[in-house]
Amino acid sequence: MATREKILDAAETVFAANGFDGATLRDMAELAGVRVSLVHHHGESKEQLFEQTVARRAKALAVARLAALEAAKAAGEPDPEAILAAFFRPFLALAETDPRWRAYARLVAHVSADPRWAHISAAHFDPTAQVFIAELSARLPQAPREAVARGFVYAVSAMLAHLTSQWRVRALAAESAPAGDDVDRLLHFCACGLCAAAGGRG
Amino acid sequence: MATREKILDAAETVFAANGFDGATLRDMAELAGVRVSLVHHHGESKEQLFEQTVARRAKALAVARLAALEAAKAAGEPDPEAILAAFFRPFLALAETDPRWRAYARLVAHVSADPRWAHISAAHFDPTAQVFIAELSARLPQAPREAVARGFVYAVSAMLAHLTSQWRVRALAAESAPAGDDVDRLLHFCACGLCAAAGGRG
DNA sequence: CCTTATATAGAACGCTTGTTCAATCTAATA
DNA sequence: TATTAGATTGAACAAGCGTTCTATATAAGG
Repeated sequence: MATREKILDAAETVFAANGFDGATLRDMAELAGVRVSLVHHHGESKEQLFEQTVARRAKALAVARLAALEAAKAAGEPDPEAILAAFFRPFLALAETDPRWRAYARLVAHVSADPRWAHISAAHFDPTAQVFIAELSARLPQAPREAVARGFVYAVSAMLAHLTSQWRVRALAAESAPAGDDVDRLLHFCACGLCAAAGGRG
Repeated sequence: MATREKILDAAETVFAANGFDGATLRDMAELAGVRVSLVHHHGESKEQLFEQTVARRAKALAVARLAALEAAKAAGEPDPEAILAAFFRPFLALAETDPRWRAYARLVAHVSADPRWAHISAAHFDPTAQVFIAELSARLPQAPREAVARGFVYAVSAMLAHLTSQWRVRALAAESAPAGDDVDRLLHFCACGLCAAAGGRG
């Protein structure tokens, strides 16, 4: 049933580029090379198609993240930066090599930005996030869990900005990017920020 | 001409809640207590109405931010956290007291997230952002300007998450927020993150 | 082979959308 | 007061939308 995958690929691209309301089933149909009614047939409804598109890669992403966390723990007590790296790097690596994962990143940004999709976040992303927040909380025992959760949300928003707002950086920097240590910079930003927000420093 | 303000207020609310594509002129008309054609009459087109709504508060925001920066500089060499505070606090203070500014914050988040509105960012937000990036660069002389701009974009995305993603924090924290030092936490997060991303620490 | 379920096509439906247009009301100006 | 420009109404338009329905093609199971 390769058609279903083709339709989900097209839906992913169109949803990512235009958001839920801006996307049309007709654009997806054209991109997938099928008729509109077939998109609807495989998706049940536009809203369910949206959730299916998010769900498709969510499981693989969660598995990769938790595996990276286990690997970090196997190598000794991970510091907050190592924990965040386990959360960020699998996603960033996929997005770097596969344009479909780049589109998926924009899709995730839409889900994360809109309270209307809170149930999708809750179903597909929050369980993994809880694991990482708990792990971070264990390394930051002086911080209330709510502060860690808040810092984690900031960090995720920075990661999504990293994946989707290169245009803004380019508009503000006026020079072209020099090298590939961007991910390290992002990680330092979030890890140091998280530690500062969670406790110590005043 | 109070009608125009009423229409812009309604447009602000509806655009903020639903995004550009999800918003309808009819919702705005109903909220403003006028007919649809009048909304169109004052806005010229949906897209121009969107830009007008963003533009309306942009000037006041820029003035308040630059004034705060001047005040910080008058009190002595401001560190990066003081510079970021001058950028964040005027907006956060307005959003805390005025629900229309809260709606405007969600509107700004939409503009910042979508490359389609790059020209609006460029016209209404980037000039002020450039001033602050230059000021930060002066205090972080070892960092390439592109790294500072990148960190600044991360910081802004965290600030917008602070303003628009309380629902996500609540879903992840499982406890209610304790006190009002949230803004301090956000500032520590961004300032420390910026310094870490820009230079020092490895 | 026949039956049945699913995949696909094609056309149409009802609805909402942004936009237009002519008509009326309001208010300022000369 | 007469004129004129703008504000407001009300109705309509054409286009695009998600969805539905019927009919045909395809493939799987008994």
